[in-house]
Amino acid sequence: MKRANREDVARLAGVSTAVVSYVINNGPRPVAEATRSRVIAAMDELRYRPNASARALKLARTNVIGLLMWDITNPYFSEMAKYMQERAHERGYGLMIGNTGQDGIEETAELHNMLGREVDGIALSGVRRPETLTAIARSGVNVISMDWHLAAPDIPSVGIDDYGATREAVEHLLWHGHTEVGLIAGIDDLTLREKSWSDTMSARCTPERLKELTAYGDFTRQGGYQAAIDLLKRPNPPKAIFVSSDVQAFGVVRAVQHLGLNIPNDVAIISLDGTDASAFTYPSLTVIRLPLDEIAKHVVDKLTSHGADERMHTTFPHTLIPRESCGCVSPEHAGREDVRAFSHSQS
Amino acid sequence: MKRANREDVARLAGVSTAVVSYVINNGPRPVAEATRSRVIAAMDELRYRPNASARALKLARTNVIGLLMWDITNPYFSEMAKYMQERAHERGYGLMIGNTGQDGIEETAELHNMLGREVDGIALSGVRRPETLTAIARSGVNVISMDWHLAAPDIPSVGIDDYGATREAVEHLLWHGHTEVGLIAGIDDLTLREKSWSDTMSARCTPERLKELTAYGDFTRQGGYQAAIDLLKRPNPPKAIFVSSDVQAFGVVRAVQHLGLNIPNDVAIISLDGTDASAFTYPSLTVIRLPLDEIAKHVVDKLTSHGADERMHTTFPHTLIPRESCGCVSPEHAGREDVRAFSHSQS
DNA sequence: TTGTAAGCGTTATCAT
DNA sequence: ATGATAACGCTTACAA
Repeated sequence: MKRANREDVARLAGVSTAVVSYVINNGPRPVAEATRSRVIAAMDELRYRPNASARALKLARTNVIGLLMWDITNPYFSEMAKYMQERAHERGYGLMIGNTGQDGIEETAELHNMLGREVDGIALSGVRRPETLTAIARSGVNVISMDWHLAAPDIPSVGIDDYGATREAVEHLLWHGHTEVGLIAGIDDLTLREKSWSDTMSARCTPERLKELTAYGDFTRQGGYQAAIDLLKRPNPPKAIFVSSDVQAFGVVRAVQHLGLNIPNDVAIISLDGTDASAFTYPSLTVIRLPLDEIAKHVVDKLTSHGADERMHTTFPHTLIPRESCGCVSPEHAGREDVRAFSHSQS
Repeated sequence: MKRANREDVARLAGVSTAVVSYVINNGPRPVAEATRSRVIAAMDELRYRPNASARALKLARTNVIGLLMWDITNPYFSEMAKYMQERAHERGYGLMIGNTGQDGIEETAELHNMLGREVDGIALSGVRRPETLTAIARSGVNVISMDWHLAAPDIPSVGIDDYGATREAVEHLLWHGHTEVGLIAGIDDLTLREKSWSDTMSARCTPERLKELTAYGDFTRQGGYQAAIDLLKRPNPPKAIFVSSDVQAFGVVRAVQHLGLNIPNDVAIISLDGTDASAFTYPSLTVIRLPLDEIAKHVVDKLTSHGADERMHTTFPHTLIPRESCGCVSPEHAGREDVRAFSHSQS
């Protein structure tokens, strides 16, 4: 049975195709109530569904947006994707995903893939290759970056105060009495977090020591695991570690335990992201939580509202959530951990 | 600067629009080498990109497929999504995602969302509402189910041998010397796994005891956590548990530890899924691993090849991966766990 | 080997 | 309040 189109509906309802359009779109012209209901009845009877491709062709708009990221398997991204999908749905949009891989090797390919599908906008997270940026610029597509407000001030962006959040995290560990805080960072990104750590620590360490306190891994559990093993097997390892992302921290927790060390007594850990999953390691992770839901909403809104929001960059607030891995909450307090924001001034 | 269309390219290259099409699509008619290069040059110069909407309208095909699932945040789904996206990309397709929520409340809405976007096919995972099935049937869209081969034999499906896998998992725990194995299951799904557990255990338990050994939670870390707390706080709790999904098992591990119990000595755990994340709990999870990558490929291929593959149902093999949570591998063997398939006959 | 032109299902402008 | 119709950019049968 052939699918009905607008003309079939019009014929059955005894109206013109234009009227069918007016009914479907509630405009741009008014339709008499009687006519409207005849049209609706006809649509029902024929199981009519408007053809999105035709509509997209006519309107030069697909009502689909894309999310380009490293790896949907990373809880940070999957939570972001979930919130974005929900918001997109609310606003009548669909969400396409593209994984660029840890090394960003698929970055350009995925970008072109999305551009070729005529998405109305693209959110970029963890995207960095210069080729990608120039490709974006010349494509003229609607874009928002979730990373580099700094590198490309002409491109709209969102983010958090990476520098401040990192300092806060490091200082929280110092507040616990640690004199040195190690760093586990991504291979070649999030340099602002690395810089903030280094600035905060350089008051207490020599530059050589800073190097000894740093290990790199990619943004996977495995990457965090290996970086932690590397770091902790060195001669004089730190007893507290700032991990630049939750996924990595999952690997770090596992590594510390594998080495037979105790968290937080032998090694205290804090990480930055605050995904839902971070509450379910054991011990649970003390984190700086990013408001992923808020960020996702903002990103989708920005991409789907034709430039109504003028701001080029929006910064979202972060929150320290003290849990077990730093020593704030003891593992004995099963299920009683306090998930409210932590404030140093109160202590 | 207006975007170039096929006519602009044709004009610049001094050919007809048809020839431009022939060049782009490598057919259906041959093009002289010289002409082809002129066309290509013109496309470059104008930064021409074919309009996917127009193409979709003409061909009645969007080259986009959809994945409808509960929650992309569940590692099982996010890993599946990743593999599917990769395969789709290889085959020139895009992947749209839709989250239906734990209760499936958004199921119909998301389905219509995808249908309205004219996706060429939809993969359903964790979808079960009867309304959804009838909506699918009448829409005539290309579909593949990743759950219910049984309930709707007229719809193509993939899966694993849930019954056999569960039996294997339970028997593995029994082989470890346990006499009773508890069950943590999803609220109203995966009944085949529940049935298999019940069949396997009923030789050793009374029906009343079977009830005492069962707890339900939704497919989240939190759901597993609460179900485990519930189960383990009962008078005579099991010392071994079969968990019907990895996500739930993450919560179970956390719950057991919170109760101050040791894994695997006080409580042994095995779960079914075998996501990458399952190797990073502490202790690591012994799992029945599903070949997500293979399944994803198959699903995408089936959805993107116009009915070339005749099979209505394909079953994929599963593999028992012995790790720490059952006692096969001791936590001391840091990084030395054997990830090959486990065979009881060898022991 | 290349050109012409019809048609895919919409939307929206111009009539009526 | 409604109808007729020209576009939107592409593919492809048919002509040359």
